[in-house]
Amino acid sequence: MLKKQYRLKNKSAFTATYRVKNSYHKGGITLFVGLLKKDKNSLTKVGFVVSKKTHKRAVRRNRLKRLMRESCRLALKSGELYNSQKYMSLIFVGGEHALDKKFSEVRNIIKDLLQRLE
RNA sequence: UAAAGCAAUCGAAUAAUCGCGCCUGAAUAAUUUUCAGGUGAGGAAAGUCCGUGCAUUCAAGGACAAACAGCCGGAGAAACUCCGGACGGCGUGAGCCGGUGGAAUAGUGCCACAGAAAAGAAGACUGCCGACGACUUUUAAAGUACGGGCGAUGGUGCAACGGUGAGUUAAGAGCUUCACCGGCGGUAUUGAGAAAUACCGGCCAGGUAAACCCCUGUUGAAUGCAAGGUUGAGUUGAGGGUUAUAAAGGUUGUCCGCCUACCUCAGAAAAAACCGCUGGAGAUUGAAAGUAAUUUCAAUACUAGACAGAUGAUUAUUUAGAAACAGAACACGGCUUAUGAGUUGCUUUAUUUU
RNA sequence: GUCGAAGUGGCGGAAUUGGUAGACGCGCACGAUUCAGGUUCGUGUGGUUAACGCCUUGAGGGUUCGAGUCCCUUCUUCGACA
Repeated sequence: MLKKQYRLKNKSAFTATYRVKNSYHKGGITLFVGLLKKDKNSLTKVGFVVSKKTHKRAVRRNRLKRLMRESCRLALKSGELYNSQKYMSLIFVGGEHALDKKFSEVRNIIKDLLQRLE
């Protein structure tokens, strides 16, 4: 789990990120990217979403969110962020196909998505 | 030994590394950051099917209406709740299941098709009879397109106005004729009561109330913690703004006037903060009362409280090589549904041995 | 989290107080018309079976002689509240 300062919080911040319409997709996970940073010192905030339409049971949705958070944390720790720090906000949206994946698969997908950013 | 029934219990464990929410303490200007310590999801947290507390608004007297409940007794804050019993049904049995008031204390509706007739004791089908009256033939009697008597017979249907057998009769029929059975009412006894048992009676009364309805009982109504309360940055409007006692600046050099800062009041109010927010109709253990549900008393411990929303990842070992159903969002009592591998106790049936 | 509505052939959508489920339209198949296609007209069309029959209104029970309809439990879908 990421600490509070790295998390994307408000509803308006989420809608603002979606409105940019800059997205990447792989293996059931979609990555939405926000605008470029104006102040270089501010932190890049990350949000995780698995909607109720994806699956009905809360346990399986929480599981996917936790796997995505953990893999994101490890990426932050090891410095494999590539160009993601240029942007103000990132949102990972979990889909139906990602529900049954193991941790190593999810980690590879997220690593790949972060590499694609320019 | 096998197969069942009922009840209870458990709801993975240990170690290492990395990591998160909340609380406490220390450092710090600080609500930030760092360090240390503590603590962190269920038996159903679920479905939202019932019932409460709590909060706000309206009402507060009486009656009706409406909704809900519906064998009896008890428990409980209450409940489509629980316990014990009655009756009915299922099972060889241990046991299990039941929305179980009223259809002779009122009334209405419906019962398709078929059928004579579907609820008013009725006779238009198919039939039976010819005792009585009438008529015909004949005079011992026989017969019937008559007046009538009958409701047994046939077929229909979920259901045909008690059932089976005998007697009686012209033919027949519960026909206050008989035997047995079912149902109804009354009386007596037993029981706290539901009800049970016995006797007597009249002589039979269709089904449906999860159709309207009747009876008895209960309930103020509505909205749900996104309830609701407190503080309120910025903004808007009104008044004051050298004419009260402090008071700045702009518009042209001065004055008036106007505007702003500033002061007072009012409304509305965030992507803000705090309260509500977890110690309770509670849990465990023991004792007493009770068949039990439960109640009373005593002791013990109390350890989620988030707000894009905390329990995860990797490795190793073990049970069973890879553990089911499943995630708190104000709280509690039930019900219902989902659920892996086991463990324990009591009971029943069958088989074998002694 | 709270509240509300719906579920019927391949699709839309009927079925009045409980009484023969699938009207009607679209689609699909076959045939006719045409040199050919379209249009138009006719017939058929839930599943299973050789046929009779049996099963079927999201699923499972109940009440009833008889449930799409009445009652209970449950599943799925949709909507409202910010």
